[in-house]
Amino acid sequence: MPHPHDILIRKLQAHSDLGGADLKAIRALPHTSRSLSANDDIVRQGDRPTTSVVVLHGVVARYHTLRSGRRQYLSLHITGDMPDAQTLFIERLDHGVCAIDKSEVALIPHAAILALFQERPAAGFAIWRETLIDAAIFREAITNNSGRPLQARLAHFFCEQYYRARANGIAKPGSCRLPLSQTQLGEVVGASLPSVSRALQALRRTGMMDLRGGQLHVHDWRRMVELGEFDPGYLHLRRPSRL
Amino acid sequence: MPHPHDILIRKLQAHSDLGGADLKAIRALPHTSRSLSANDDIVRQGDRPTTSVVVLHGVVARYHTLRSGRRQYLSLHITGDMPDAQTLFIERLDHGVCAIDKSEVALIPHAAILALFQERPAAGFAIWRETLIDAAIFREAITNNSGRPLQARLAHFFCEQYYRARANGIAKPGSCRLPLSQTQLGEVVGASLPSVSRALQALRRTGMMDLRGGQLHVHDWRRMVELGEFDPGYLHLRRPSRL
DNA sequence: CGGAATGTTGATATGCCTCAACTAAAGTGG
DNA sequence: CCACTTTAGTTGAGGCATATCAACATTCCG
Repeated sequence: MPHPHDILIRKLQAHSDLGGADLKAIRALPHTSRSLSANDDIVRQGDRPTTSVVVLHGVVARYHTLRSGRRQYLSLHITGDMPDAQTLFIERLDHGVCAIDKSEVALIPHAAILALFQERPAAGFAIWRETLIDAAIFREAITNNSGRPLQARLAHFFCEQYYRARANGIAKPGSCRLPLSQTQLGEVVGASLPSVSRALQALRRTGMMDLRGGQLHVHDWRRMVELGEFDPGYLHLRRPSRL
Repeated sequence: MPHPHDILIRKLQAHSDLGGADLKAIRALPHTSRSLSANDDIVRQGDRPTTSVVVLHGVVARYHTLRSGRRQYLSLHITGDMPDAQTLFIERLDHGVCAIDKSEVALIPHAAILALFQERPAAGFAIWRETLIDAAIFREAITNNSGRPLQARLAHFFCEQYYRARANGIAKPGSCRLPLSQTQLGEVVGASLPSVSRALQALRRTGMMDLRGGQLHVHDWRRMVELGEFDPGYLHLRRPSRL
């Protein structure tokens, strides 16, 4: 497994330009790591975290809990992502962060990131940009969940996950890991379990994709993109993948 | 009308602590202002803006355009807001920004904000925090539009608008400006115009609120909060309003 | 091998959409 | 200032997508 800082650096370099001194400063960041089982909470709504998380392995998610008890997943995070860079300047967390899968994360103290910031502004800007891309992904989720029928919504979501997995360098050709149950899928796109089940079957029948054993298989990228109206511009990567 | 920088300062102080030197540096930011008619675009999807916007007067919104031509509004912005602080580190805009109403905005060059940042990091952090709160509002919109029935969705949206108007000091007692047509409301919460019309009538009938002439009247805040499951924590204000 | 979690399927209900007609309000030009 | 036009909002009928409830099948896992 690569060193935690290299995972983060790779991710930041996907959208930002970093000089040698920046890389060095990032490599010097202190951290601890933590292993998680599926469904473990990393931080809970209302917590006041003093560290930020970098995902080293596995899948991690942010979520809200509705009064009814239903969960709404807000975003998924894979190797390289910083699911709560946001907490750097937000005292009290307005959402929870949990492991979807068996995962491993690095925890970097806020103080160290702030110090990095003073010392190497460019490195700080890269992390800021990371949070802004995060926000762009949220915007896209608003549109996706509010404006498209269920099949298209799922298609868009799958496109995004596959594209991001490729960008982070952890996709196999034509497939990537996506260990979500159909219940959880429903809590991502805002639909009930039976509806997800049926929509997934319809998607499978078209032959453009499949999801089984926690693995997403994309058989016909073009048609998925077409159906989901997926345009990766909002991910703001410097060298967009060809697919 | 107050000076543009004071409007921004007031807004930043709602969530951040700024020293005298920070305030002075913010006051020294160069800017131009621009008047807009309802529906004018400030920046369009795909643009590469070199300035950031501060709303001085009126209402401004961000939006996506779907393939069908339908618009999805992502957020509303009122006096004091920076609807595209995001663009500071994002080259190509993934959404448009338009005036909902007759509005006036100040444009601050990115370069000046970056310079502020080097000179007075605390002021830069305040703007960063502003973008993070923005992201928290997006998260809430995902949950609202994906997880609640239409009436509750509208109630939540109204609560947020009223609460933010109060926080920015531009609400009258029990009411604030909200110059959205029902079509636009539908494009905010992801619903059709007739459905919005009926849901609004139902809300009016309960007596808890009213919306006419571009003015939102909140008659029963408690019940609105209850119906919309509104909890202002996600707005991350230092001294939450009492309502 | 047995039990729990996950996924499938069917029946029924319903919230919201679409289409369409109509009404009301708000600008606009003579 | 009124007639005209345009835009915004209301209402109704009918249909469809998705929710809910419930039974059953399957897979996973200890």
